[in-house]
Amino acid sequence: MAAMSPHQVFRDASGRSLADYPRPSIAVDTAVLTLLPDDEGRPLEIGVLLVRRPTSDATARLAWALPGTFLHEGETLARAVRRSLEAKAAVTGRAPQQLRVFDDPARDNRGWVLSVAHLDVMAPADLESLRDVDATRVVPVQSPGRLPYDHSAIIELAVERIRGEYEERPDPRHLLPRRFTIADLRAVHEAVAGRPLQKDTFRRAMLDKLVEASGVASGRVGRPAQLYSRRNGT
Amino acid sequence: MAAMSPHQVFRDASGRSLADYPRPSIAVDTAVLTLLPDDEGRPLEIGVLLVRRPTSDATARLAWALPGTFLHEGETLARAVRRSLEAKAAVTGRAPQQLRVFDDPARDNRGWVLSVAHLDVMAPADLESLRDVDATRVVPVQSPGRLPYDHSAIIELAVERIRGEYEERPDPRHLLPRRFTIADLRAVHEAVAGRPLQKDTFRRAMLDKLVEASGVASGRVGRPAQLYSRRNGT
DNA sequence: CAAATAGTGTCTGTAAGACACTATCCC
DNA sequence: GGGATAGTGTCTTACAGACACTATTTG
Repeated sequence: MAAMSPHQVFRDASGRSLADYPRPSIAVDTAVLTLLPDDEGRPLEIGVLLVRRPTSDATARLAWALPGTFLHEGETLARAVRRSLEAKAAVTGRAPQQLRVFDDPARDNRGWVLSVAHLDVMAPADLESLRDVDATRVVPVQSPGRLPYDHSAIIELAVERIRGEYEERPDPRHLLPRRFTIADLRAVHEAVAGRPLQKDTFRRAMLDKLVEASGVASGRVGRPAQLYSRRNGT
Repeated sequence: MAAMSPHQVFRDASGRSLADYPRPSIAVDTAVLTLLPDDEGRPLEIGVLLVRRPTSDATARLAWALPGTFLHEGETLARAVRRSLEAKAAVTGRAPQQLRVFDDPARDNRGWVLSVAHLDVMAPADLESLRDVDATRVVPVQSPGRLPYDHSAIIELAVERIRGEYEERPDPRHLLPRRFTIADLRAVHEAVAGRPLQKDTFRRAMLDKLVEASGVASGRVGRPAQLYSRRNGT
C-alpha cells in the first residue's frame, strides 16, 4: 500500500481518488460453537448455533444459517460479530476469532459481498437462555443440515481450529467453570476431539498444565476427585 | 446473513438497501518471503520483499513497505495479490494465502480501509530479476527496518506460518528445484527455522516423506549425495 | 594419503499407549 | 463387602537427541 501524508487526498496513477473505486460490502458470519450434552447431561459433541433467516416464501429448505451481519462504519470486525450475537444470546462469546475471508465475487446474489468468517465459543450454560427461542437452534456440527453460502465450510474451519487448540492446552475456551475434575476435563476434550481419549495418558499429559485447587468433587458414587483449575487464572 | 431470493433488492429492518450503507475500501498487503544467501550462496535466513512507496516529501523514513493494492470490482483477493506483484516481479508467487484482516477503523488516515494480509513465497531465483530494480528491496525479516501500518505484524505472522509448514513437510513452498540432496533440504529448513537442525535426526525424519530420485549430486569435494524429490511431484 | 562431505549404528531419555493394579468413596 | 469412580505402577514401543563411527569422493 502506498500512503500519503495525513489529511491529503490519495490519487492513483489514473488520477482517481480512493472514493471513486467501487467498494464491496463486508459481512461477518460466525460459527458459535458449544457442546451438546447426552441423555445424562455430559458433554457429547460439538454443536453450532443457527438462526432462522427471514426467508422469502418457497426457499424454506435454507431457512437456517450462521448468525451474521454487515459491518457498520467505524466498527471493528470483532464488534460486528458481538453485535450480531447480542440479539440472539444473553451472553456474548469471549473472543471472536477470524478464520478467513470468503471472497468469491459471485458468492452472494445480492451484490458484491465479502464475508469474514469467525469462530466464537460459548459454554452450554450461556446458551440455555436461548434454547427455547423459536428463532435459534443448536445443531451437531456433524449434521448441520443444508446451509446457505459458505456456511458449511466455515463450520469445518471452526471445528478444525478448536480441535487444534484443545490438543495443545486444557480447555482453552473455558467451556468448564473455574474449578473442575480431570474427568470433567476429559469429557470436554473427548467431545471436542470427537473420539475417546485414554484415561491415564490424558491425565498425565494434563497434570503439569493445571494447578491443584482446594477441595474435592462431591456427589455421585465412587472416590471423590481432586479439583483443578487452569494456570494463572486464565 | 439473511438472504433473499435471486435478483431481489435486499432491505433491512430500517428499509435501507445494501447499497445505502457506507462500505470500506479493501486492500491486500502481501509478505513475499524468500531466502537470503550467505557469502557462499547458501540459504541463510528468510527475507521479505519491500517496494518503494510514492512518498511525499519529508516522510522518507517510511519509504519502504510491503507490496499491496486495492481490491478491484469483481476480483478475488488472490487475484489482487497477484496483480500487485506482477508489476514488481517477473514471476508471480505460487499461492497467495490469507493471514488475517486488519480492521482498525483508524489504521489508515486516507479513510476507512480494511487490509487483508497475505503470505506468498518465491524461490530466490525468481527474485533475481528484480534485485537491482531501484524500487524494490529484499531485507531480512529479523531487521526489516521501520515499516508503515501493520506491516511488521504481517511479516511476523507470515514467518510464523511458514515455519509451521516447514516443520511438518519437506520444502512445502518449493524453494528448492524438483530434485535436491538432503543437505540442500536441510540448509533451506535451517534458514526457515532460524536455527541449526541436527544432521542425522533431520535426515531420518525426512526420508520417509521423500522419494529417491535417480542420480547423485556432482561437484564439490566429498562423497556425492543421493538426490531426492518430493512425494507425488508436489 | 588427508580433507571433506554423506550416511549409519547405537545408546539414552522422554513420552504415548496399554494394561493392571491400588485407593477411596457410597450404598 | 460390592459397586463405582479416582488415581498409580509399569511394561512396551516409538522417536528425538546425541555421539561416534563407516563410506565415498576430490586433490
